[in-house]
Amino acid sequence: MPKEKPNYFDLVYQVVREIPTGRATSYGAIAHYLGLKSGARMVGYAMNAAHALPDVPAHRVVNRLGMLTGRHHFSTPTAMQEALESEGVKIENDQIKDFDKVFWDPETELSI
DNA sequence: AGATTGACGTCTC
DNA sequence: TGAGACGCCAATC
Repeated sequence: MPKEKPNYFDLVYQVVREIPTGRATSYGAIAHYLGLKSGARMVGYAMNAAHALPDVPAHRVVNRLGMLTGRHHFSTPTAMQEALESEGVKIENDQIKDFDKVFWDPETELSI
């Protein structure tokens, strides 16, 4: 096997996998948790690959506004919303309602 | 090897 | 107040 290199994708997967049911986080929060700060785009990009993994609930990851920007990447445009609502998260206008309540900050919950 | 893109975020006009 | 542009970092073509 080649050398172990920092797979940022895997780092994102681990954080997303720790998101409890009925909760959601933002790309920027994960990026900041990984130390990428402004690398929120990279987190979203990682989610694209995470979409192929069963243990990575990408539907629990939204932008800072709580908007389901990546719903179009799912099997169906409503799959993301359906999944979140199924977990008790209210969605309004493609945006998470009470996002501040369901917001899950890895830096706080995981207590660095 | 270089250029472009990307499920974002923040600043500026 | 709203809209637009720029910046970040890595992966992909």
